[in-house]
Amino acid sequence: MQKPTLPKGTRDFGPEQMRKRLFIFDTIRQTFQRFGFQPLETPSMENLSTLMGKYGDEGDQLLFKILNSGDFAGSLTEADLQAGSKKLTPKISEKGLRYDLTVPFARYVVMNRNNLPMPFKRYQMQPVWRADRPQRGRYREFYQCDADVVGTDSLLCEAEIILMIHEVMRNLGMQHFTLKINNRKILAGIAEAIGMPGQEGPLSVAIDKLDKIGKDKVLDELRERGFSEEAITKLEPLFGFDNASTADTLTMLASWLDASTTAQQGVAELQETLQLATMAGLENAQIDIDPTLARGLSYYTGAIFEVKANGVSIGSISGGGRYDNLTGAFGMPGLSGVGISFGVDRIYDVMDELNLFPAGTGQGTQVLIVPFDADARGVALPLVTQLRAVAIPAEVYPDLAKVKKMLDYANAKQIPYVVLIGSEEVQTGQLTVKNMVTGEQQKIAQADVASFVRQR
RNA sequence: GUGAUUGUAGCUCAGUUGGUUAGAGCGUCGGAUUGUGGUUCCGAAGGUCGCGGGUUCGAGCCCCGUCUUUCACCCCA
Repeated sequence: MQKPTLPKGTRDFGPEQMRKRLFIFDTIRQTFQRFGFQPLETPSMENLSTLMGKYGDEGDQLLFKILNSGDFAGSLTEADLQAGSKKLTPKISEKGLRYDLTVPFARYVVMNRNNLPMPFKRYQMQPVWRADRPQRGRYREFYQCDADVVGTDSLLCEAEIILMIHEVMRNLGMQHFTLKINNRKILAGIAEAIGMPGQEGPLSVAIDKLDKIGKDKVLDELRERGFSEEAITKLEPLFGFDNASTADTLTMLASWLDASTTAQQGVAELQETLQLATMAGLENAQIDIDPTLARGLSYYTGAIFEVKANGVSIGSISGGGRYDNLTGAFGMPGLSGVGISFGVDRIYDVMDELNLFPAGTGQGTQVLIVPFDADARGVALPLVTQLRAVAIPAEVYPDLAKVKKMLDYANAKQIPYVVLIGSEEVQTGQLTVKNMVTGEQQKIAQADVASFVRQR
């Protein structure tokens, strides 16, 4: 018999991992709901026509495609096979697994445009798939938690995203993070300012790597991408933002890029966004205005966000931004939206590495009831029902096994309390409650077990 | 997609220049204890050495392919 294996880049999540993951999901969901976002789920698979072309060429390549059902090769000709995989794909596959949650959301909005209250705020927590090569913090199947608003271009939405990120991080117990913010309009303005208007794409790709490969290599890459020495010289101010405060950064950007109306607009947007966030009561902001922050997804047009955990070498744990025309691709132009996406799997990796999960995260069974014989069940079963009725997770050991075995079971499941019920307990009505951490045990009347366990 | 890297018991790892029957610790299961665990002692189970092919009298060890792991690039949560 062959040993079973998992597909590359996928994982099982055992009970212990799931408890921690649910802690993350619950924390994020609470915040999303508190900010007025409504839940949405969409299918795992979408038509390829919905997905293709939304994430750039690279993204198209990373889409998992689903082979057509039935005789998918039936009508293929020799010429089709010769034409290469790119031409062949649409003939044998018309569906794919979703790559993110934003594009399916845009599709949903367009299909339901007449029934949605605008602005429409939705959150969505589902897996996405990318045919990437797995690495640390990078999986082929992973969960995203998205919150998006469409139907308004108010910067209040950006401000609320900043508030939500701070709230989520703090509720998770991740105190040490950095929220990097930039604006695509500033990137466009930089391209203008150095005499390469419209070239913010290649520019972004290079300068985004600044903190990773350093200034010199960024400049080398720009030269390779056809940027002149003159342009590179004009870019010099970009490298002077390192330790500037938020306010100083904005001032410096405004004066450096004063010739570009686009850039001025970007700076003004950031300014107003921060102002609104402050007005809403944001304290101890962990914001870093970073003009080198780019982000790959091609549909962003305004603010862009990225969250990194400090002191861990895992990529960004959250990212997002404003997109002005995502629904345009589905025949509904002019609908602006802005959103944020939390990467649960990376958040998990960071919290696990830094030991940030609170002790007893998602504690399972609280009380194990151990009847020694069939008579004892007459006491055990009413008791377990009684505990469950007051929301104390409890279970009865199902077999009449040796006590040692049943206590081992409690240890294995880290159950803090065991109620032992033998003939003596049945007769007196005083049950033996054992604290599995301290080893202490005492007699307690059945009616008082719940409140005893509750106290701690 | 490009270039490296890894794989031996459930887990972490030994395994000599290629040489009989592949080992240890931890864990699991049973017992010492017919109403008391996390300590101790005794015992047992568990491996076609990732998979397929090749070289050799002989392969866990050498060669090729493949899958998997990890890492860099690309890109990204």
